Amino acid sequence: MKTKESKIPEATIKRLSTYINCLERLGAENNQVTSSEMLGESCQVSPAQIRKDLSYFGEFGVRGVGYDTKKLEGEIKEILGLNHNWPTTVVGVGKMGQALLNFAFFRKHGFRIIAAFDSDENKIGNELSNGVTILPTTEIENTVKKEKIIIGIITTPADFAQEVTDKLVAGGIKGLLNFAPFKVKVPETITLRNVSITSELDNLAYLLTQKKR
Amino acid sequence: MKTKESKIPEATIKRLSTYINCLERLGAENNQVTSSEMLGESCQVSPAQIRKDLSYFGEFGVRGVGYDTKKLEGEIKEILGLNHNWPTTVVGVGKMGQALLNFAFFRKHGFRIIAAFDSDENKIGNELSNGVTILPTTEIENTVKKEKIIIGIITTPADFAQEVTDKLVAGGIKGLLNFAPFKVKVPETITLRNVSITSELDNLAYLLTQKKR
DNA sequence: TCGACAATGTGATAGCTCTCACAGAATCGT
DNA sequence: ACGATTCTGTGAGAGCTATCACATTGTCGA
Repeated sequence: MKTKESKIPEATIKRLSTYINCLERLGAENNQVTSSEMLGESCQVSPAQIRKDLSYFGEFGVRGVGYDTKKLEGEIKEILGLNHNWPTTVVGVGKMGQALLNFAFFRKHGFRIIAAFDSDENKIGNELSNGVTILPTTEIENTVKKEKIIIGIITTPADFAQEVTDKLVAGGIKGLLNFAPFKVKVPETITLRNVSITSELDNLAYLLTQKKR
Repeated sequence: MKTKESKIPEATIKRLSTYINCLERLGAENNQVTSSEMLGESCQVSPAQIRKDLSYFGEFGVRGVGYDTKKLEGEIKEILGLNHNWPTTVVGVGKMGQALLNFAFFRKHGFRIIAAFDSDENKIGNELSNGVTILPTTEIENTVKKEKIIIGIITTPADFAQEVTDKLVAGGIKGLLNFAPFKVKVPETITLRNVSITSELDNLAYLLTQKKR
Protein backbone atom coordinates (compact mmCIF):
# COMPACT_ATOMS: atom_id res chain seq x y z
CA MET A 1 0.00 0.00 0.00
CA LYS A 2 1.54 3.24 -1.05
CA THR A 3 0.38 6.33 0.78
CA LYS A 4 0.72 9.55 -1.14
CA GLU A 5 2.33 12.24 0.91
CA SER A 6 -0.43 14.84 0.74
CA LYS A 7 -2.60 15.30 3.80
CA ILE A 8 -5.73 13.21 3.86
CA PRO A 9 -8.96 14.93 4.89
CA GLU A 10 -10.52 13.64 8.06
CA ALA A 11 -13.82 13.44 6.19
CA THR A 12 -12.23 11.00 3.79
CA ILE A 13 -11.34 8.65 6.61
CA LYS A 14 -14.87 8.81 7.92
CA ARG A 15 -16.23 7.89 4.53
CA LEU A 16 -13.81 5.02 4.01
CA SER A 17 -15.41 3.42 7.01
CA THR A 18 -18.85 3.65 5.45
CA TYR A 19 -17.50 2.33 2.16
CA ILE A 20 -16.51 -0.87 3.92
CA ASN A 21 -20.02 -1.27 5.20
CA CYS A 22 -21.52 -0.81 1.78
CA LEU A 23 -18.98 -3.02 0.08
CA GLU A 24 -19.75 -5.83 2.49
CA ARG A 25 -23.40 -5.50 1.62
CA LEU A 26 -22.77 -5.30 -2.10
CA GLY A 27 -20.50 -8.30 -1.90
CA ALA A 28 -23.14 -10.26 -0.05
CA GLU A 29 -25.55 -9.42 -2.86
CA ASN A 30 -23.25 -11.12 -5.35
CA ASN A 31 -21.77 -8.03 -6.93
CA GLN A 32 -18.31 -9.24 -7.77
CA VAL A 33 -17.53 -5.90 -9.36
CA THR A 34 -18.63 -2.48 -8.17
CA SER A 35 -18.53 0.87 -9.91
CA SER A 36 -18.06 4.12 -8.07
CA GLU A 37 -21.59 4.94 -9.14
CA MET A 38 -23.05 1.79 -7.63
CA LEU A 39 -21.09 2.22 -4.44
CA GLY A 40 -22.09 5.86 -4.30
CA GLU A 41 -25.73 4.94 -4.66
CA SER A 42 -25.37 2.42 -1.88
CA CYS A 43 -23.73 4.70 0.65
CA GLN A 44 -25.09 8.03 -0.54
CA VAL A 45 -21.83 9.62 -1.56
CA SER A 46 -21.12 11.08 -4.99
CA PRO A 47 -19.12 8.83 -7.35
CA ALA A 48 -16.54 11.58 -7.83
CA GLN A 49 -16.08 11.81 -4.09
CA ILE A 50 -15.44 8.11 -3.83
CA ARG A 51 -12.87 8.14 -6.59
CA LYS A 52 -11.17 11.14 -5.05
CA ASP A 53 -11.09 9.53 -1.62
CA LEU A 54 -9.54 6.39 -2.99
CA SER A 55 -7.05 8.32 -5.09
CA TYR A 56 -5.36 9.57 -1.93
CA PHE A 57 -4.15 6.04 -1.33
CA GLY A 58 -3.49 4.66 -4.76
CA GLU A 59 -5.30 3.11 -7.71
CA PHE A 60 -7.65 0.30 -6.84
CA GLY A 61 -9.93 0.07 -9.83
CA VAL A 62 -9.81 -0.87 -13.47
CA ARG A 63 -10.79 1.82 -15.95
CA GLY A 64 -13.81 0.94 -17.94
CA VAL A 65 -14.72 -1.77 -15.46
CA GLY A 66 -14.83 -0.75 -11.81
CA TYR A 67 -13.59 -2.23 -8.57
CA ASP A 68 -13.34 -5.81 -7.43
CA THR A 69 -15.73 -5.65 -4.50
CA LYS A 70 -13.92 -8.01 -2.13
CA LYS A 71 -10.51 -6.71 -3.04
CA LEU A 72 -11.46 -3.09 -2.50
CA GLU A 73 -12.98 -3.95 0.85
CA GLY A 74 -9.71 -5.56 1.81
CA GLU A 75 -7.67 -2.62 0.61
CA ILE A 76 -9.70 -0.12 2.61
CA LYS A 77 -9.46 -2.28 5.71
CA GLU A 78 -5.73 -2.29 5.21
CA ILE A 79 -5.68 1.49 4.85
CA LEU A 80 -7.69 2.01 8.00
CA GLY A 81 -5.63 -0.50 9.92
CA LEU A 82 -8.50 -2.83 10.74
CA ASN A 83 -6.23 -5.81 10.32
CA HIS A 84 -4.71 -5.15 13.72
CA ASN A 85 -5.86 -6.64 16.96
CA TRP A 86 -5.47 -3.77 19.37
CA PRO A 87 -5.68 -4.73 23.03
CA THR A 88 -8.62 -2.67 24.24
CA THR A 89 -10.43 -1.89 27.46
CA VAL A 90 -13.85 -0.48 28.22
CA VAL A 91 -14.23 1.70 31.30
CA GLY A 92 -17.78 2.04 32.57
CA VAL A 93 -19.97 -1.00 32.12
CA GLY A 94 -23.31 0.79 32.09
CA LYS A 95 -25.82 0.27 29.32
CA MET A 96 -23.64 2.14 26.85
CA GLY A 97 -20.57 0.13 27.77
CA GLN A 98 -22.52 -3.09 27.50
CA ALA A 99 -23.87 -2.06 24.12
CA LEU A 100 -20.33 -1.62 22.85
CA LEU A 101 -19.09 -4.82 24.43
CA ASN A 102 -21.87 -6.66 22.62
CA PHE A 103 -20.99 -5.26 19.25
CA ALA A 104 -19.78 -8.18 17.23
CA PHE A 105 -17.77 -5.94 14.97
CA PHE A 106 -15.39 -4.98 17.72
CA ARG A 107 -13.22 -7.83 16.67
CA LYS A 108 -13.97 -7.29 13.00
CA HIS A 109 -12.69 -3.76 13.31
CA GLY A 110 -9.43 -4.75 14.86
CA PHE A 111 -10.12 -4.39 18.56
CA ARG A 112 -9.79 -7.10 21.17
CA ILE A 113 -11.45 -6.42 24.51
CA ILE A 114 -9.22 -7.75 27.24
CA ALA A 115 -10.41 -5.78 30.25
CA ALA A 116 -13.41 -3.90 31.60
CA PHE A 117 -13.71 -1.60 34.60
CA ASP A 118 -16.48 -0.15 36.69
CA SER A 119 -16.74 1.52 40.09
CA ASP A 120 -20.05 -0.13 40.97
CA GLU A 121 -19.39 -2.83 43.58
CA ASN A 122 -22.35 -4.84 42.31
CA LYS A 123 -20.74 -5.14 38.91
CA ILE A 124 -17.17 -5.78 39.99
CA GLY A 125 -16.30 -9.45 39.69
CA ASN A 126 -19.06 -10.18 37.18
CA GLU A 127 -17.99 -11.87 34.01
CA LEU A 128 -18.83 -10.58 30.56
CA SER A 129 -20.00 -12.85 27.77
CA ASN A 130 -16.50 -12.87 26.30
CA GLY A 131 -15.04 -14.14 29.56
CA VAL A 132 -13.61 -10.84 30.78
CA THR A 133 -14.11 -10.07 34.46
CA ILE A 134 -15.11 -6.56 35.51
CA LEU A 135 -12.43 -4.99 37.65
CA PRO A 136 -12.59 -1.97 39.96
CA THR A 137 -11.41 1.32 38.45
CA THR A 138 -8.62 1.43 41.00
CA GLU A 139 -6.97 -1.32 38.97
CA ILE A 140 -6.92 0.64 35.70
CA GLU A 141 -3.34 1.85 35.76
CA ASN A 142 -1.91 -1.49 36.82
CA THR A 143 -3.88 -3.52 34.35
CA VAL A 144 -3.21 -1.25 31.39
CA LYS A 145 0.49 -1.51 32.15
CA LYS A 146 0.51 -5.22 32.74
CA GLU A 147 -1.65 -6.19 29.76
CA LYS A 148 -0.11 -3.58 27.47
CA ILE A 149 -3.52 -2.22 26.59
CA ILE A 150 -3.38 0.23 23.68
CA ILE A 151 -6.93 1.53 23.40
CA GLY A 152 -9.35 2.76 26.04
CA ILE A 153 -13.05 3.27 25.53
CA ILE A 154 -14.71 5.54 28.03
CA THR A 155 -18.39 5.07 28.75
CA THR A 156 -18.63 6.50 32.23
CA PRO A 157 -20.84 9.40 33.31
CA ALA A 158 -19.39 12.80 32.48
CA ASP A 159 -18.23 13.44 36.04
CA PHE A 160 -15.81 10.55 36.06
CA ALA A 161 -14.56 10.79 32.50
CA GLN A 162 -11.48 12.91 33.23
CA GLU A 163 -10.59 10.85 36.26
CA VAL A 164 -10.55 7.52 34.43
CA THR A 165 -8.84 9.16 31.47
CA ASP A 166 -5.99 10.21 33.71
CA LYS A 167 -5.69 6.68 35.03
CA LEU A 168 -5.63 5.21 31.55
CA VAL A 169 -3.00 7.72 30.50
CA ALA A 170 -0.93 6.95 33.56
CA GLY A 171 -1.05 3.28 32.55
CA GLY A 172 0.37 4.17 29.15
CA ILE A 173 -2.66 4.01 26.90
CA LYS A 174 -2.12 5.09 23.25
CA GLY A 175 -5.62 5.87 21.99
CA LEU A 176 -8.91 6.90 23.57
CA LEU A 177 -12.48 6.89 22.38
CA ASN A 178 -14.60 8.94 24.74
CA PHE A 179 -18.38 8.54 24.74
CA ALA A 180 -18.91 10.49 27.95
CA PRO A 181 -20.52 13.89 27.38
CA PHE A 182 -17.44 15.72 28.59
CA LYS A 183 -14.43 16.69 26.52
CA VAL A 184 -11.56 15.06 28.34
CA LYS A 185 -8.04 16.41 28.13
CA VAL A 186 -5.00 14.30 27.35
CA PRO A 187 -1.32 14.86 26.59
CA GLU A 188 -0.56 15.54 22.95
CA THR A 189 1.04 12.17 22.42
CA ILE A 190 -2.28 10.41 22.89
CA THR A 191 -4.78 9.94 20.10
CA LEU A 192 -8.21 11.01 21.25
CA ARG A 193 -11.65 11.04 19.74
CA ASN A 194 -14.57 12.49 21.60
CA VAL A 195 -17.88 11.08 20.42
CA SER A 196 -20.74 13.30 21.41
CA ILE A 197 -24.10 11.63 21.24
CA THR A 198 -25.74 14.66 22.77
CA SER A 199 -24.51 16.82 19.96
CA GLU A 200 -26.17 14.50 17.46
CA LEU A 201 -29.42 14.91 19.32
CA ASP A 202 -28.94 18.67 19.46
CA ASN A 203 -28.14 18.74 15.79
CA LEU A 204 -31.36 16.99 14.95
CA ALA A 205 -33.28 19.35 17.19
CA TYR A 206 -31.71 22.28 15.37
CA LEU A 207 -32.52 20.96 11.92
CA LEU A 208 -36.13 20.31 12.87
CA THR A 209 -36.46 23.73 14.45
CA GLN A 210 -35.15 25.32 11.27
CA LYS A 211 -37.59 23.39 9.16
CA LYS A 212 -40.56 24.67 11.14
CA ARG A 213 -39.71 28.25 10.22
CA MET B 1 -33.50 35.76 18.36
CA LYS B 2 -32.50 37.14 15.02
CA THR B 3 -30.94 34.72 12.60
CA LYS B 4 -28.68 36.23 9.99
CA GLU B 5 -29.45 35.01 6.53
CA SER B 6 -26.06 33.56 5.65
CA LYS B 7 -25.69 29.80 5.74
CA ILE B 8 -24.49 28.40 9.01
CA PRO B 9 -21.76 25.77 8.88
CA GLU B 10 -22.74 22.37 10.14
CA ALA B 11 -19.58 22.35 12.20
CA THR B 12 -20.81 25.43 14.00
CA ILE B 13 -23.98 23.65 15.08
CA LYS B 14 -21.95 20.74 16.37
CA ARG B 15 -19.82 23.07 18.42
CA LEU B 16 -22.75 24.98 19.84
CA SER B 17 -23.81 21.75 21.44
CA THR B 18 -20.47 21.37 23.16
CA TYR B 19 -20.55 24.99 24.26
CA ILE B 20 -23.71 24.25 26.23
CA ASN B 21 -21.96 21.43 28.00
CA CYS B 22 -19.01 23.59 28.93
CA LEU B 23 -21.16 26.52 29.95
CA GLU B 24 -23.14 24.31 32.31
CA ARG B 25 -19.92 23.22 33.90
CA LEU B 26 -18.51 26.72 34.10
CA GLY B 27 -21.75 27.96 35.59
CA ALA B 28 -21.70 25.21 38.19
CA GLU B 29 -18.19 26.35 39.11
CA ASN B 30 -19.54 29.81 39.93
CA ASN B 31 -18.32 31.63 36.87
CA GLN B 32 -21.05 34.18 36.42
CA VAL B 33 -19.19 35.64 33.47
CA THR B 34 -17.24 33.74 30.83
CA SER B 35 -14.82 35.00 28.21
CA SER B 36 -14.41 33.36 24.84
CA GLU B 37 -10.94 32.44 26.00
CA MET B 38 -12.16 30.72 29.15
CA LEU B 39 -14.88 28.89 27.26
CA GLY B 40 -12.41 27.95 24.56
CA GLU B 41 -10.05 26.54 27.14
CA SER B 42 -12.89 24.54 28.63
CA CYS B 43 -14.11 22.97 25.44
CA GLN B 44 -10.93 23.01 23.41
CA VAL B 45 -11.99 25.38 20.70
CA SER B 46 -10.16 28.56 19.73
CA PRO B 47 -11.62 31.79 21.16
CA ALA B 48 -11.92 33.24 17.66
CA GLN B 49 -13.91 30.23 16.56
CA ILE B 50 -16.34 30.64 19.41
CA ARG B 51 -16.89 34.31 18.68
CA LYS B 52 -17.35 33.56 14.99
CA ASP B 53 -19.81 30.79 15.70
CA LEU B 54 -21.89 33.01 17.94
CA SER B 55 -21.73 35.89 15.48
CA TYR B 56 -23.83 33.89 13.03
CA PHE B 57 -26.76 34.28 15.39
CA GLY B 58 -26.30 37.72 16.90
CA GLU B 59 -24.37 39.47 19.63
CA PHE B 60 -24.48 37.82 23.00
CA GLY B 61 -21.51 39.27 24.82
CA VAL B 62 -20.36 42.56 26.27
CA ARG B 63 -17.15 43.97 24.87
CA GLY B 64 -14.43 44.27 27.42
CA VAL B 65 -16.29 41.90 29.71
CA GLY B 66 -17.41 38.63 28.22
CA TYR B 67 -20.59 36.58 28.31
CA ASP B 68 -23.12 36.05 31.06
CA THR B 69 -22.68 32.33 31.51
CA LYS B 70 -26.27 31.40 32.27
CA LYS B 71 -27.70 33.76 29.70
CA LEU B 72 -25.45 32.50 26.93
CA GLU B 73 -26.34 28.93 27.78
CA GLY B 74 -29.99 29.87 27.44
CA GLU B 75 -29.43 31.66 24.15
CA ILE B 76 -27.65 28.69 22.61
CA LYS B 77 -30.37 26.34 23.79
CA GLU B 78 -32.86 28.63 22.12
CA ILE B 79 -30.83 28.62 18.90
CA LEU B 80 -30.60 24.85 18.83
CA GLY B 81 -34.26 24.46 19.66
CA LEU B 82 -33.72 22.55 22.89
CA ASN B 83 -36.65 24.32 24.48
CA HIS B 84 -39.05 22.09 22.57
CA ASN B 85 -40.50 18.88 23.82
CA TRP B 86 -40.49 16.72 20.71
CA PRO B 87 -42.54 13.56 20.98
CA THR B 88 -39.96 10.85 20.38
CA THR B 89 -39.79 7.10 19.98
CA VAL B 90 -36.97 4.60 20.24
CA VAL B 91 -37.06 1.57 17.98
CA GLY B 92 -34.91 -1.31 19.15
CA VAL B 93 -34.61 -1.75 22.90
CA GLY B 94 -31.30 -3.54 22.93
CA LYS B 95 -28.41 -2.35 25.05
CA MET B 96 -27.89 0.67 22.85
CA GLY B 97 -31.56 1.61 22.98
CA GLN B 98 -31.62 1.16 26.72
CA ALA B 99 -28.53 3.30 27.07
CA LEU B 100 -30.25 6.12 25.25
CA LEU B 101 -33.50 5.67 27.15
CA ASN B 102 -31.54 6.00 30.38
CA PHE B 103 -29.87 9.20 29.37
CA ALA B 104 -31.27 11.81 31.70
CA PHE B 105 -30.50 14.54 29.21
CA PHE B 106 -33.09 13.31 26.77
CA ARG B 107 -35.60 15.58 28.39
CA LYS B 108 -33.01 18.31 28.92
CA HIS B 109 -32.35 18.33 25.21
CA GLY B 110 -35.96 18.73 24.24
CA PHE B 111 -37.02 15.16 23.58
CA ARG B 112 -39.86 13.34 25.29
CA ILE B 113 -39.90 9.57 24.90
CA ILE B 114 -43.48 8.44 24.50
CA ALA B 115 -43.06 5.07 22.82
CA ALA B 116 -40.58 2.23 22.38
CA PHE B 117 -40.64 -0.70 19.99
CA ASP B 118 -38.90 -4.02 19.67
CA SER B 119 -39.49 -7.22 17.75
CA ASP B 120 -38.31 -9.49 20.57
CA GLU B 121 -41.35 -11.16 22.12
CA ASN B 122 -39.61 -11.36 25.47
CA LYS B 123 -39.34 -7.58 25.58
CA ILE B 124 -42.76 -6.69 24.26
CA GLY B 125 -45.07 -5.65 27.07
CA ASN B 126 -42.25 -4.80 29.45
CA GLU B 127 -42.36 -1.37 30.98
CA LEU B 128 -39.47 1.07 30.88
CA SER B 129 -38.44 3.10 33.90
CA ASN B 130 -40.29 6.10 32.51
CA GLY B 131 -43.54 4.17 32.34
CA VAL B 132 -43.49 3.52 28.59
CA THR B 133 -44.49 0.02 27.51
CA ILE B 134 -42.52 -1.72 24.77
CA LEU B 135 -44.70 -2.38 21.73
CA PRO B 136 -44.17 -4.74 18.79
CA THR B 137 -42.67 -3.16 15.69
CA THR B 138 -45.87 -3.97 13.81
CA GLU B 139 -47.46 -1.12 15.77
CA ILE B 140 -44.97 1.52 14.64
CA GLU B 141 -47.01 3.14 11.89
CA ASN B 142 -50.24 3.25 13.91
CA THR B 143 -48.62 4.59 17.04
CA VAL B 144 -46.57 7.25 15.29
CA LYS B 145 -49.74 8.48 13.65
CA LYS B 146 -51.91 8.34 16.74
CA GLU B 147 -49.39 9.90 19.11
CA LYS B 148 -48.13 12.39 16.54
CA ILE B 149 -44.54 11.33 17.14
CA ILE B 150 -42.06 13.68 15.50
CA ILE B 151 -38.70 12.03 16.10
CA GLY B 152 -37.59 8.45 15.71
CA ILE B 153 -34.40 6.99 17.12
CA ILE B 154 -33.25 3.79 15.49
CA THR B 155 -31.13 1.38 17.51
CA THR B 156 -31.91 -1.87 15.76
CA PRO B 157 -29.37 -4.16 14.12
CA ALA B 158 -28.33 -3.03 10.63
CA ASP B 159 -30.53 -5.59 8.89
CA PHE B 160 -33.74 -4.13 10.25
CA ALA B 161 -32.86 -0.46 10.07
CA GLN B 162 -34.38 0.24 6.66
CA GLU B 163 -37.48 -1.75 7.47
CA VAL B 164 -38.31 0.17 10.65
CA THR B 165 -37.33 3.41 8.97
CA ASP B 166 -39.94 2.81 6.30
CA LYS B 167 -42.55 2.15 8.97
CA LEU B 168 -41.67 5.30 10.84
CA VAL B 169 -41.83 7.28 7.62
CA ALA B 170 -45.19 5.75 6.75
CA GLY B 171 -46.44 6.90 10.13
CA GLY B 172 -45.42 10.46 9.34
CA ILE B 173 -42.21 10.91 11.31
CA LYS B 174 -40.35 14.21 10.77
CA GLY B 175 -36.84 13.49 11.99
CA LEU B 176 -34.68 10.41 12.39
CA LEU B 177 -31.52 9.65 14.29
CA ASN B 178 -30.07 6.38 13.10
CA PHE B 179 -27.53 4.53 15.23
CA ALA B 180 -27.68 1.32 13.23
CA PRO B 181 -24.55 0.70 11.17
CA PHE B 182 -26.46 1.02 7.91
CA LYS B 183 -27.16 4.21 6.02
CA VAL B 184 -30.94 4.21 5.74
CA LYS B 185 -32.71 6.04 2.94
CA VAL B 186 -35.61 8.40 3.47
CA PRO B 187 -37.65 10.83 1.37
CA GLU B 188 -36.17 14.30 1.08
CA THR B 189 -38.75 15.85 3.35
CA ILE B 190 -37.42 13.96 6.34
CA THR B 191 -34.52 15.15 8.43
CA LEU B 192 -32.04 12.37 8.92
CA ARG B 193 -28.81 11.95 10.80
CA ASN B 194 -26.83 8.76 10.60
CA VAL B 195 -24.58 8.27 13.59
CA SER B 196 -21.87 5.80 12.86
CA ILE B 197 -20.17 4.41 15.90
CA THR B 198 -18.19 1.99 13.80
CA SER B 199 -16.66 4.83 11.86
CA GLU B 200 -15.44 6.37 15.09
CA LEU B 201 -13.76 3.11 15.94
CA ASP B 202 -12.30 2.88 12.46
CA ASN B 203 -11.09 6.42 12.66
CA LEU B 204 -9.23 5.71 15.86
CA ALA B 205 -7.73 2.60 14.32
CA TYR B 206 -6.54 4.68 11.38
CA LEU B 207 -4.98 7.37 13.53
CA LEU B 208 -3.14 4.82 15.62
CA THR B 209 -1.94 2.98 12.55
CA GLN B 210 -0.57 6.22 11.14
CA LYS B 211 1.21 7.01 14.35
CA LYS B 212 3.07 3.72 14.29
CA ARG B 213 4.66 4.61 10.98
C1' DT C 1 -6.68 -6.23 -34.89
C1' DC C 2 -9.21 -2.33 -34.02
C1' DG C 3 -12.83 0.84 -32.83
C1' DA C 4 -16.69 1.82 -29.70
C1' DC C 5 -17.57 2.04 -25.06
C1' DA C 6 -17.33 2.32 -20.12
C1' DA C 7 -15.63 3.83 -15.88
C1' DT C 8 -11.49 5.28 -13.46
C1' DG C 9 -8.03 8.84 -11.87
C1' DT C 10 -7.00 13.64 -11.46
C1' DG C 11 -5.97 18.73 -12.40
C1' DA C 12 -8.60 22.83 -12.09
C1' DT C 13 -11.91 25.28 -9.77
C1' DA C 14 -15.66 26.56 -6.91
C1' DG C 15 -17.26 26.59 -2.34
C1' DC C 16 -16.87 26.24 2.35
C1' DT C 17 -14.64 26.82 7.07
C1' DC C 18 -11.24 28.59 10.07
C1' DT C 19 -7.79 31.93 11.54
C1' DC C 20 -5.97 36.39 12.09
C1' DA C 21 -5.80 40.95 13.27
C1' DC C 22 -7.96 44.88 14.53
C1' DA C 23 -11.75 48.22 15.09
C1' DG C 24 -15.46 48.97 18.32
C1' DA C 25 -17.54 49.16 22.85
C1' DA C 26 -17.88 48.73 27.78
C1' DT C 27 -15.55 48.99 32.42
C1' DC C 28 -12.50 50.62 35.95
C1' DG C 29 -9.21 53.31 38.30
C1' DT C 30 -7.52 57.79 39.03
C1' DA D 1 -14.36 62.92 33.35
C1' DC D 2 -11.37 60.44 30.80
C1' DG D 3 -7.68 57.48 29.36
C1' DA D 4 -6.03 52.78 29.87
C1' DT D 5 -7.54 48.30 29.60
C1' DT D 6 -10.07 44.40 28.18
C1' DC D 7 -12.63 41.45 25.38
C1' DT D 8 -16.07 41.21 21.79
C1' DG D 9 -17.60 41.19 16.81
C1' DT D 10 -16.16 40.87 12.12
C1' DG D 11 -13.96 41.67 7.39
C1' DA D 12 -10.23 39.80 4.83
C1' DG D 13 -7.65 36.19 3.57
C1' DA D 14 -5.60 31.61 4.10
C1' DG D 15 -6.42 26.88 4.02
C1' DC D 16 -9.07 23.04 3.37
C1' DT D 17 -12.72 20.06 0.95
C1' DA D 18 -15.88 18.81 -2.66
C1' DT D 19 -17.27 19.03 -7.42
C1' DC D 20 -16.60 19.03 -12.26
C1' DA D 21 -15.04 17.71 -16.59
C1' DC D 22 -12.20 15.18 -19.25
C1' DA D 23 -8.04 12.69 -20.47
C1' DT D 24 -6.68 8.02 -19.70
C1' DT D 25 -6.87 3.25 -19.83
C1' DG D 26 -8.76 -1.12 -20.00
C1' DT D 27 -12.55 -4.40 -22.07
C1' DC D 28 -15.27 -6.52 -25.48
C1' DG D 29 -17.38 -7.59 -29.75
C1' DA D 30 -16.95 -7.78 -34.75
